Amino acid sequence: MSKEITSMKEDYSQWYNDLVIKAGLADYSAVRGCMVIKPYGYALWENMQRQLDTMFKETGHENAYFPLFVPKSLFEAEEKNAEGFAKECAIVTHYRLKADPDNKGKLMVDPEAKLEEELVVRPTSEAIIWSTYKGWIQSYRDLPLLINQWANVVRWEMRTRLFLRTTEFLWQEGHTAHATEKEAIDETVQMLNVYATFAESYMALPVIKGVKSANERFAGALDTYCIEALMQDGKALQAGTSHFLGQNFAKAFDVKFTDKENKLDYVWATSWGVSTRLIGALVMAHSDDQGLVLPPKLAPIQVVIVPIFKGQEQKQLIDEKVSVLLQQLKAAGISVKYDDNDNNRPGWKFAEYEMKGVPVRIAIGARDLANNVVEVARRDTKEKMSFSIDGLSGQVITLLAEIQQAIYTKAKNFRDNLVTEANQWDEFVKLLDEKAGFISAHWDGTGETEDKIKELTKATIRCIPLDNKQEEGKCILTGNPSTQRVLFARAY
RNA sequence: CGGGAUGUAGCGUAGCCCGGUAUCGCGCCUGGUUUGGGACCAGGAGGUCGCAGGUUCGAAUCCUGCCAUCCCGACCA
Repeated sequence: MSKEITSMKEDYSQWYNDLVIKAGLADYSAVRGCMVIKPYGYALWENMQRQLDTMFKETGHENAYFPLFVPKSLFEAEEKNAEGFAKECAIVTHYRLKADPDNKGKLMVDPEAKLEEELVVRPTSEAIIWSTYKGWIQSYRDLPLLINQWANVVRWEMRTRLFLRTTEFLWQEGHTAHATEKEAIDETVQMLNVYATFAESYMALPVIKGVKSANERFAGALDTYCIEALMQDGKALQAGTSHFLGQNFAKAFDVKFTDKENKLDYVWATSWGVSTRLIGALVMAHSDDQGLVLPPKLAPIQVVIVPIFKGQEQKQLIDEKVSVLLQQLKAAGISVKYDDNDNNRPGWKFAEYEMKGVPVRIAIGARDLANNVVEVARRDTKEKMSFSIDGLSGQVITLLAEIQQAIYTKAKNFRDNLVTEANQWDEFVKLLDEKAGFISAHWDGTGETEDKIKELTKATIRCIPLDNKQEEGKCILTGNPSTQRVLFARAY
């Protein structure tokens, strides 16, 4: 019929693509690797933005905006960062087109309009921001400098996937400068906690907080903290990162400050970001074969009301009752839509809003009016209930909170069941193939071993959990001594 | 960048082997009947068959080249 999606079981990847398209989150575009975020998907992003932005401001950050372009000489200043991103940069080399004399009606790059210095389209903004900070920071009184930017960035990936990895994506990037190392580390951890709280309390997405191994560290960072989530196919997804940059960028861009004792020192830095990839995480963590399942706290539409009527007289009676309910629900802060569109019948609407993941559906017909009730269906469990019309908004608020909690609990149980310890190499490989999820295993701490494991199994170290207990053990691959377990997984 | 696949109406497709101006379903428009899980009837609109060449009286179909997208891999948030 109108809309069907490939089942998760049949082809997880196709299920995901179908879902994103058919739920109206995004579309493929005329540009390879770039997507159009459609209104429903963008509304979801706006809800995420709004909450994150609030949390950033509550922790003392301010928003600013820096240029899209980074002069190549600035870009290359911090060597490791430049090297890490070099192979995925888009570069502006010219600033003008002209009519092509050999090809009527076509344009060509004007060779006369070559730039003196190439401009890199930012894959991340450390370079342009730190070159600016140099002028903003002189004294300890200028610190800490706590700035966030909402922006688009471009990373020329070989292979892209809707929301999870697109050539251009939307994100926020926080860039802070501090007087001391400790303060910068505290900031890094604080923002990691902000991300974790956001993921768990708003996205209903359980995450593991940890630190990246050297191999997986952000280019130019001394430490990369991350939150790692698990998708329903058992693959891990990095949902956010917070980097302790040490004095690398301060040194590269010569950002010094005078402290209270009139001593000159380089400042300490952090950067942290989450992107539209979170939408992909949200989709893959909770949804099912009928469509999206959205957490009420982020759903663009929290409640949809569908009228069921025979004839215009009934419709009018329903309209009157619904207009009162709409007022009450809106007054209670609920995002509600009344779909009395006559093009589609109730069954079609039910399926459509299930596809879109609207948490609560209310159906109201003549039968309900007579009994002073409405039929309430929750998206996550598909359970149907009858609620009294009196005090409906209060009941709906309670239900939305229940759904939010239920989605989280379900995802958490799923995740917890997929964190498995492995002590033997055979067991490790078998778990990866047959069970997937996170495998907790000893590792000897070397990049070589990590590379070897990746080569053999495609699994990488997702993180070293922050609350990790220390225990004696032997590396899963080499048998060398180890002091703690780390989490391995195949990842997006 | 390697491997695989696909490109025909807004979407999904048939036709291609064996050349004769495009099939069906959904959607869309008009009118009517409907509405408690993806409605029905009647009428209607909508196409550079991915692009460019070539073969031919004639190309969606055969040949050559190109382009784009998706999937798998390597790379990566």
